[in-house]
Amino acid sequence: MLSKSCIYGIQAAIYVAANASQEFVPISQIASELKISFHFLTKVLQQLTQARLMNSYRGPKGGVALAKPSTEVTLYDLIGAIDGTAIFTECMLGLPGCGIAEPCPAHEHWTKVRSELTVIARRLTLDSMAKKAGELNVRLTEEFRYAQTMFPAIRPLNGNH
Amino acid sequence: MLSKSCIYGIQAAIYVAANASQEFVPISQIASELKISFHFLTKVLQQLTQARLMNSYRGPKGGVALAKPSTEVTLYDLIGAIDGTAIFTECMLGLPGCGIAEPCPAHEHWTKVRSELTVIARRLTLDSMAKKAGELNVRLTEEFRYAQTMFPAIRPLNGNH
DNA sequence: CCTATTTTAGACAAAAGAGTCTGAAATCTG
DNA sequence: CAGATTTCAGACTCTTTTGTCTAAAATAGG
Ligand code: SF4
Ligand code: SF4
Repeated sequence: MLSKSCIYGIQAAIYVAANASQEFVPISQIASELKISFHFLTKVLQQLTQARLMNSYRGPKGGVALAKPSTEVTLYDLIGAIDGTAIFTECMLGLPGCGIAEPCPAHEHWTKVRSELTVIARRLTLDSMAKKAGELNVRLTEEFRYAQTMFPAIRPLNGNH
Repeated sequence: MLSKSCIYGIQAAIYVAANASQEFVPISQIASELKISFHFLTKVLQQLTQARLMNSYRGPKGGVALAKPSTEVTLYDLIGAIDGTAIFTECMLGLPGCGIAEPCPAHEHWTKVRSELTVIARRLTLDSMAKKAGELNVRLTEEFRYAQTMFPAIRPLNGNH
């Protein structure tokens, strides 16, 4: 579905949003906490800064920061900046010029899924994801849980959802 | 979303379903009509026969045929046989062991899309897709339209959908 | 001004996906 | 049986994605 680059970008953006207290968050910090290759993440985040979703600053005390309030950055923006918006417009069978009087056999069903995906991606903001990430037992990566690291945790419970 | 292999496999399966009159359809015929590399399609269809979704027969008059009635083969089966079922079970952020008391920040929204996708894939049969493919101006690939080739067409209209 | 830190830019390597090709095995036709 | 056709199996190449590494530019702080 989403490329590795895109997944890393989303995770990092959530991390940055949750660390709003820090002016600029160094990429090295994000990479090590989220267990992502530093150099690879660097390239991904460059895409986000080039897309004006993030600002970057060099030198000591440098790093990356959101260019807009986290309430104004959506999942759609992030995916669009890294993987492109094809996933929201493209066809199941990947045919060019689709949906315009030349439907493939799965069209009507596929567009239903696709539009729901689009609505959700447009609605989900970094802010709301970061808040979720702050809840107990909600994780950002395989190992990294905000509840236990960022907000040195209270109760190491197993909440089910 | 879907790999090229998977897309080719689905297109070919629809083609075979629509050609139910032919006992075995040679892969060369499918490949040339659908403009897919013959050798590549051969490997994809081998996956479908190994998954028992198709039967194959060698020699002159050989080819591939559906192993079951086209009403009993779903999009889910095809995708599962080629790309695997990960797309129906996996997470947006691709984390292992997900959805079990360890949700990522997008979980509740993502599962909604995912389950709708699953329902649709399970419901969509080769039969219904092949029937759609038989309708005018519904195409299977960029160039191949059933209405104009298989059922040498009546009215070359632009229907919109 | 000097050094340490950090992003930027781009080369490079490894792995996975997509596509090509060859030879062998099975099967039909004559 | 001989020859043509077709799937099967696997090697091989090309491209894209993923990941690693190095050097340069910017900046803070002493
Ligand atoms: S007809 Fe619809 S579902 Fe099919 S390939 Fe085009 S846009 Fe996608
Ligand atoms: S928590 Fe849900 S959406 Fe997030 S990675 Fe896991 S299954 Fe996917």
